[in-house]
Amino acid sequence: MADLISLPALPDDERVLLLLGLLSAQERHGYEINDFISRQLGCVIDLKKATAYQLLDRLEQHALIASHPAQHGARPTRKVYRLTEAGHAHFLELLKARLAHEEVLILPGSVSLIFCEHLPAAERLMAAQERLAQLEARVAMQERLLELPGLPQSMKRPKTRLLALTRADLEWLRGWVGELERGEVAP
Amino acid sequence: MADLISLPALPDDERVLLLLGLLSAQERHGYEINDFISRQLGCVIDLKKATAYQLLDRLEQHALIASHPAQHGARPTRKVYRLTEAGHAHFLELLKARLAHEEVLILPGSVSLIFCEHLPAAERLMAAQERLAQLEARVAMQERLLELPGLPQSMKRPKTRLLALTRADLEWLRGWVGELERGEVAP
DNA sequence: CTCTAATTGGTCAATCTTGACTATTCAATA
DNA sequence: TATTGAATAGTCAAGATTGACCAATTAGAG
Repeated sequence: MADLISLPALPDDERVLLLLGLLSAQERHGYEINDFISRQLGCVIDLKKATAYQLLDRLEQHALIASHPAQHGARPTRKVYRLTEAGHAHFLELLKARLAHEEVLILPGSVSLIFCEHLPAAERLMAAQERLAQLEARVAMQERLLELPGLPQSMKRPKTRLLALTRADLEWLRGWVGELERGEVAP
Repeated sequence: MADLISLPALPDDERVLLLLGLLSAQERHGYEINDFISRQLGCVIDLKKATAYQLLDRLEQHALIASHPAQHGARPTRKVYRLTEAGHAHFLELLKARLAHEEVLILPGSVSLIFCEHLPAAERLMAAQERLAQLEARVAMQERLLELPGLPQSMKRPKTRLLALTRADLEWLRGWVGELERGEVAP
């Protein structure tokens, strides 16, 4: 029997997996979730506060999570969420599916590489060198973050992966800037 | 003097750069642009047809591009766009800015890595192996695409970059699957 | 004790995105 | 010579996203 009031389907994506996963370990309220994401997972996923709140509502409508209001001192009431049984099952299914599926990478910053010949050689070289400096700084930062003590293995995995790819990007960029410096690229 | 009718600002992003860049070489109509993007640039940028049409409208409202209607046989009238002078200037500015700026990479597929311990070891290993197979196939595909004759240098650049990062991803994944196979990961 | 800044906890209107749809034309096949 | 399928050329409404905003509380400086 079809639902009389049919909810828009849930997106089958990483953000759902993330919220369910965070709730599978323990109950949390919205603010807590957002705080964790912005502090620990900023480099792993891009999920804005407002999107997260809206998605939590949606997950609750789909009965994958349930909430109860909680008063904490004189603060505004919080909604504390927990995973339902259906939510736990969905979490495991989605996890298996997304672990098995390699997403296509779309690299930001590629379009400028296509058109860079439109810039005068001097400007192009300066821009590329600035980009290189930024990327070197980013790699250094990521290395430092990984060495931070107390990072659990599960969090380390995506960050190690990111570092591997960022290093590869750096290597690629060094090669290209080298070509530019040696003037091997058309005007 | 502020605009009486203020247009929403243009996004300062790669899609604008792409459209301006494509029009900087020659006049094109919307369908042609979308066709080119979906055929040649599917792996470089994610820009849907409807978004592109809407963005072309917007660019025209901002007077960065101009259009004239063109009849072609008995086909529906097309709008043929060309870059204005302002558009050309904006293109060069944006190009310089985006070439100099290294965007943060956000890797899809990382969230499942965080929670993978929630899966039974056998399922986890199978999923990871399937992912590995997909990634190997993708690398092979990208290598083939790069060897296709007639690919101009400018198009080769983003694709070489993508291949470098995809290979790094493959290496990382091989390492992790190796650990899983040797049972080096917690239950 | 007062003032400021940061944190807590969240909502909302305006904008952006996209799957689905329209409608015609051309090419090839049966 | 119907008929089917692909290419041409876009449009639109429904849903997704987010920057900006609100309002209270607590911490810390002076």
